[in-house]
Order: sequence, then C-alpha cells, then structure tokens
Amino acid sequence: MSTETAPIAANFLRTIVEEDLKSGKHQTIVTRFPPEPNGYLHIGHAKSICINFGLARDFGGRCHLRFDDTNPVKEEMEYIESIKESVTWLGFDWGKHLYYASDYFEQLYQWAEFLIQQGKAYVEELTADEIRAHRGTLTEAGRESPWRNRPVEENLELFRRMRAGEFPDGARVLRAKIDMASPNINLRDPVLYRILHAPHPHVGDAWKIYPMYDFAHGQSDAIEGITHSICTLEFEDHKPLYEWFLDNLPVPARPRQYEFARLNLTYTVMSKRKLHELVTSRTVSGWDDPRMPTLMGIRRRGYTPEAVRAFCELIGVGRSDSWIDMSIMEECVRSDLNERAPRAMAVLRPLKVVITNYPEGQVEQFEAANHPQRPEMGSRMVSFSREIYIEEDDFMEEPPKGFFRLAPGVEVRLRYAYIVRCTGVVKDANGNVVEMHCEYDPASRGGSAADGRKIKGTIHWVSTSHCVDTEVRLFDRLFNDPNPDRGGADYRQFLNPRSVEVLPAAKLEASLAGADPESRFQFERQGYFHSDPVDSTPGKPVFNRIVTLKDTWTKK
RNA sequence: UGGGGCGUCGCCAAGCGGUAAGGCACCGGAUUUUGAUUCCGGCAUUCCCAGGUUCGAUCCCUGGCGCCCCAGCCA
Repeated sequence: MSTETAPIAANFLRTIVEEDLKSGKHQTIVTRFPPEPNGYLHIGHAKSICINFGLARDFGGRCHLRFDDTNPVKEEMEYIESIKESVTWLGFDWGKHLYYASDYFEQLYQWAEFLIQQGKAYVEELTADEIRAHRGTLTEAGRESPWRNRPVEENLELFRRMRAGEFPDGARVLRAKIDMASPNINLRDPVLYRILHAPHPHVGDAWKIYPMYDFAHGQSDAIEGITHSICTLEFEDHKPLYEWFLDNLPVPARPRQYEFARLNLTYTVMSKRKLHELVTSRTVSGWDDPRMPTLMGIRRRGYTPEAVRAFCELIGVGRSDSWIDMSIMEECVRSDLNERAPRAMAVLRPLKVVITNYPEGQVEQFEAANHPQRPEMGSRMVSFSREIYIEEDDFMEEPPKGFFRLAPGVEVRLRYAYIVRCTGVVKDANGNVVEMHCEYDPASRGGSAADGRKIKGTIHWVSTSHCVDTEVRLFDRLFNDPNPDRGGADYRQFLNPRSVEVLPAAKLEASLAGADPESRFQFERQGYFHSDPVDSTPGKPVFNRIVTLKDTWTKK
C-alpha cells in the first residue's frame, strides 16, 4: 500500500491504452502530435501535446511530432520552426521522430493509383460549385457525378497528367468512389487530391497535386505505426472514412482513432482566425503579446511550462463540451511560482514617505528572506533610509472599517524594517496626497515591537535612494466577458480596455536590477512578475505581471 | 423530423448494477513580519426529465428534453 505511487488521474484514453497493453493488442504505444504549420500554437494545442506526449511518457511508448503539411497555400516554414520551439519549451521531446506528411507524398500517390486501379477512385471534372451542388444536403442524398464511372485507364492517365502539372488549379480533382447517398457527408465521394501549383515549405516544388487531410492522415499514421491516433471531437464524423482508407489500401499497420473534447477557455478566443485578426489589427502587439493565449504569449507573460502542464493535467480529458475557467489556469501558475519564485519588494504606484524622526543621511541594511518558507533559498540585504516609497493603495486618509494599512495616526510595520506611525500628509493644490510623514519606533528594528504589541498590517517599501526605476506592465484578461464568441456577436466588443496598464516609473528594490531576462519573482503582496525577454536591458529589467496574488481584502 | 456526439456539485471530472472519488471555486476556523502561503473543517439523500427491468440503477431498456459537430478542391 505505502509503496504505491501517486495515482495518475484516470481518463478514458488512459484506460484504453492500459487495456490495449494488458490484452497484448499492442506491445508498446505510439502516439503523435500532428499540427498543421499554418499558425502558432495556443493553449488548446498544449492540451493535445500533453495528452499525446503524456500518454507515451506514462506508458513507455513514444510520441511523434508530425507536421500535417498537405496544404502549401497556407503553410510556412516560420510556423514549423515556431511549433517546434513551443513543443520543446513545453518540455516534450520527439527525439528522432520528427516527420512530415509531405515525406509520404510519393507513397500516398501510389496508393491513390491503387485505388483507381481497384475502381475505387476517379478523376472528377465537375467544378467546385458543381461538386457542392451534387453533394446534396444534410437531409437529402447527393447525386453521382457523370464522371464517376469512367474507365480505369482513363482515370489513371488523367491522374498522371494532373501530377505532371498539365492542368490548372481547380480543373480536376481525384475522388474516392464510396456512396453519394451516405448519411455521413464525408463518405459522399470525398476529394482525395486537388491541383495546386504552389511551392511547398518542406518539399519545394516537387508536386502539383496535394492530398487532402483525409487521404493523408490515417495513412501517415499507418506508415509511422501509430497505435492511438488522438484527435478532437469534430473529426469523429471522419472516422468511417479514416477506416475506409485503411480497409481499402495495403497499409502496413492498423491505427485506431480516438477523439476528445477540445479545450475552451473563458475570457479568451482560440480560433486561429480571431487570433490572427487581433495581431493584424494591432489590438495586441504580436503573436507573443503576453495577453495572447498562444504558447508564445503565455511564455512571454511568464507562465512556466510546468504550470501549463499542470493545468493540462488538472483539466482532465473527456468527451463533453467543456469550458475551463481562466482562473484555473491562473491558479496553476500561482501554485507553481509560490514554491519556486524568490520574493522581492517592488512599489508599483509610489507614494513618498518621509520618516521625520529618522536621522538624515543614515542608511541601514536589513536582511530579507528570499522565500519565507524555504530558508535554503537564502536572503539578501535591503537598504533603508529616511525617505522611502510605499504603495499608494497602502495609505488611506479615511480608511474603511477593517483596513489595516496606513492611515493618519495608525501604526503599520514596514516589512523587515521598523514599525512606523503616520503623523501627517502633504497635499498638492488639488488636495491630492503627494507625500506622507511618519515617525518610526527605534525599538522595533527588524519589525518586532519591543513591548510585544501586535501590529496588524505589514506593508512593503523601497528606499528612494536605493531603488531602480523601471517599467512594469500589469496584464489582465484580454476580454471582459467569459465567452467573447457568444451568440454570434462580434467578439471585439468584449475586448477589455484595461487588459494592460503600463506603469512607467515603478520602483524596485536594488537587488532586482540584476535580474536575468525571463526570470520570475513574487513581488510581495502583489503578484508574480516576469522580466520581459524582449524589452529588458542590462541593469533595467522590464517586468510583466503574470498573475496577481489571491487577495481576500479587495475582493470584499 | 439526415448522420455523429454529449448531458454527474458554480467549473472540470471519476464512476461501467451494490448504495456519489478528486481538483478548482466557495464558506467557516487556526497559524502567519506577504490581507499570500500552510493547516484543519464544511460543501451532490443525488447523477437532464419521465417511465420500465431489478432485491437494488448515475450505470441496463424505452420515450422525451437540452447542447455541440458535419454540406472546404481547410485541417
């Protein structure tokens, strides 16, 4: 009993794999992550990556990275590179198993000829519109094409001429001969090949015809010996076709397709089209904007790969449409970073404080723990002086009940330093508080009162002459509605106008000046922050807020 | 009113005929020099609805209801 390892969360896919291994159906399992290189990966892909690579990892199998590159007009090398980088960043390794559907184009072509020879495929000369008209509707059967029963030899010759580039785009198409009356529209003589005089990002201009997804995917799985071909629910209707090819072609293996529900996340959009629009309309700064649900954006925001993986594990795998609340993902970074991020003090919206009874010119050093629960993470010294900055929010002239930060006459502890009492404020012509005066208790060095009196509030601070000035960006959700896609309304009307707030002059404790790019800290009492890898400069890191700390005070 | 899928706590999600796991959220309370963390405790007499089979049904049957997907020479 006690030797049992922590149970891996059960889900139907793991159950299937477990049974296939136990029954001996498979000696080892092989999965694959098959992105089309026509865009950047997003958090929804992360779920699929974690499922596929995770299954392989947990059951001692392997997972291939295979680019589903059958449509050269939409695909680009840049995406291929970016996808590889994102998968690696997430922490997965395909080893030597990097493949391209385009690597199988010759085999696929041979199989297409095989189908023609078997009388199971034909060259179509109807236009795209005519094909659509013949396809019928959801409730009416389709009609057979006049070209459906042309002789094998004619089909073969025409298909070879298609390959040779003798026809313009769209002039002809190769179709499977299945069943125009099938209630499953995918079986109504699906298109297998189309003519595309377009260069391919991986195989160049070797081909003038390209296979459709349906004709490429299952066969690629078979070629690679994929045992469990896992995709999202919308492909379930394609499964009979997937199996039809496997049944009618001399493929070397028999993969099986399984489907799961794709990830939906609240307060964001996931479709490639909308993500693209956000970028091109300059609504966001780019694909790696820290507000984007892309893996590049999430990374730049400061999420750790561990947090993203934990999130994918936590949400589970099922077949019912699900909407995961964004707060779940936020909680995943918090719990990861709570363990590992060093703490530091940073004043985001500074209010100057003069400690009137503190000797002018005096500077003291206080030791501050890098992590209160993990002494092995060490400590650093912070400088204290007569003039400091505190957070604007930590002072209220007329505090509400239950406020235990600074207010006139009230005492508070400056973390790691002294207990101070507010003795007055300085206001500008408009009545805004521009400076505050305090007196400190010299007997409270380190923050503990000599007489043992309880101090309810502790606030963070930074010495005005020992801090670094820098930019900090406060990110929030991109949309202010849980489902911006709802009801066909224009999702852009739900854009959160305050999804980013730039604070040009935040004050960081001096130790932060040397922060490496892409390092993460907890700014005490505020949240977790990440030094931006693009905009930081030596000595002046720029910080992105990853997520706030939980806050049971402002919530009230 | 063609085909496919789904419906278990606010959000996910186990469960596979034997009397409702877990996580997140939420609500209490304890500790706390981060109103954080941590820690304890609470949180579905009930599984979309209605019938039926059974000693017994969230799990089987029948009939409803609701939601999602499919008519690209996209994937």
